[in-house]
Amino acid sequence: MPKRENISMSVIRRLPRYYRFLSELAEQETYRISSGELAKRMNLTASQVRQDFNCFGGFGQQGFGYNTVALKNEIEQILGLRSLRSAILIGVGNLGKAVANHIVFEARGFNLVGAFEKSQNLIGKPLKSLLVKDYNGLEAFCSERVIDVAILCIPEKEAETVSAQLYSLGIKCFWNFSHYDISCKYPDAIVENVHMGDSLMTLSYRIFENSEKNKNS
Amino acid sequence: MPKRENISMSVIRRLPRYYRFLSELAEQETYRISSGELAKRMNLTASQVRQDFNCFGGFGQQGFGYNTVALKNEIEQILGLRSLRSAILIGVGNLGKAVANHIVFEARGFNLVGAFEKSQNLIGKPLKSLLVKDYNGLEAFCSERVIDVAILCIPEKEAETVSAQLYSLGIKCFWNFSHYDISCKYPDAIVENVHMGDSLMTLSYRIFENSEKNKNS
DNA sequence: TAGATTGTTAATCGATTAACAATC
DNA sequence: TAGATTGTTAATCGATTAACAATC
Repeated sequence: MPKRENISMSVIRRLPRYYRFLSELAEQETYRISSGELAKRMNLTASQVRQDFNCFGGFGQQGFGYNTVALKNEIEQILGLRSLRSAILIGVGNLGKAVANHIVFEARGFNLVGAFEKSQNLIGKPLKSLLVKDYNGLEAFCSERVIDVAILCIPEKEAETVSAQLYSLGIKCFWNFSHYDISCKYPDAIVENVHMGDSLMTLSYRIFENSEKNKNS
Repeated sequence: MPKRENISMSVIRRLPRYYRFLSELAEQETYRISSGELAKRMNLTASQVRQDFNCFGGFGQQGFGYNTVALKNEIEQILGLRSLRSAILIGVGNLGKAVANHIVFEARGFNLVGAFEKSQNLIGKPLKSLLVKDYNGLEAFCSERVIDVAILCIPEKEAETVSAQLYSLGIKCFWNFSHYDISCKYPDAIVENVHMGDSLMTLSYRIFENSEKNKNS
């Protein structure tokens, strides 16, 4: 009995982590956990755990706690992992290859149904159960089926034209690994960025900050 | 003349993005920008831009705006990109290889000085300017030099023991691609997570939410 | 019933936005 | 000087934490 509607992004971003912890508990045959115990393990507060879970309806039992399996299933439902969306990969360089091979798409709500590349020496090569296709065939490919998401593993300088083309083909949803800001150009697009370079820079900041602090004390 | 001290994580996470936009402006020989104009391009508010920049001292000029080059340099300094920290890569599978090849470490404040792997068929292979080393040689390697960061590109089941070993070798800073929560175990460690699976699940949520919304309207 | 733990409301804290005086 | 735009303070909004009555 989910409440849904207007669950904040802060909560959503915590859900996959809850999902991981609950899955692990269920695997270890722990079928019951209190908000306090879960909070301790995840470095959160019990209040926050209860607030989060109550965004989508009461799943605990007073005096008892939460059923790990039921809660895990509920989060699975909330995250939309039950239905598989179709995704295509654009760019099969180092990063694209790694993403395709490393991610278990089916466990995250997606099916990888195509991989496209511009450089001739990669076209035709196998990638998982797929063969890498010529980027020029993209339009024909998309006209024959519904594609929900494009995974962008292309260099920044290509990103503008490629995302424009994908958008014109009706793809409004991007898992974006390139350093290009799609949402600035297409405000109605659904964009999830994985900016590894940015992530590494914030790590640099924290190390730097930490060493400055140690110097001063 | 940075103020520093207690810049919030929300601000820090925006800095790399400012850095990117300012670098681009400087490259295009735009040497001046107002908070309003920058905000428009980045999809922020002018207030937020000014608040952010004022965390580390006034760099604008009233009636004029900000000097893009000076500001970019300032952010570079804040993020600690001027001094290079040494990093080692643990795990040279698909993901590890992609990270090593894809990231320009020197531009993000780091030097990649070693890559380690357990599986014999990968040891000895070239990776960028390095040769992949046997994981068993890690301790000897670390005893001869200071390593600031370990990049974890290993399967989740390895993560607990590997991070424990790294921690015992004095490495307290991790760029973590594995689905294992290092900070739960080592609260004093500096951990930056890149959880691609989690990222993909939040994308699933947003598509699901979007399709539900369309259904109801 | 007594003890435990939730669901939920209220209080606090932090981050974003608005407003405007300072000043280039 | 007049216009533009900052730096900064105050107001608002949202997210986290605390408190406690409800209830299993």
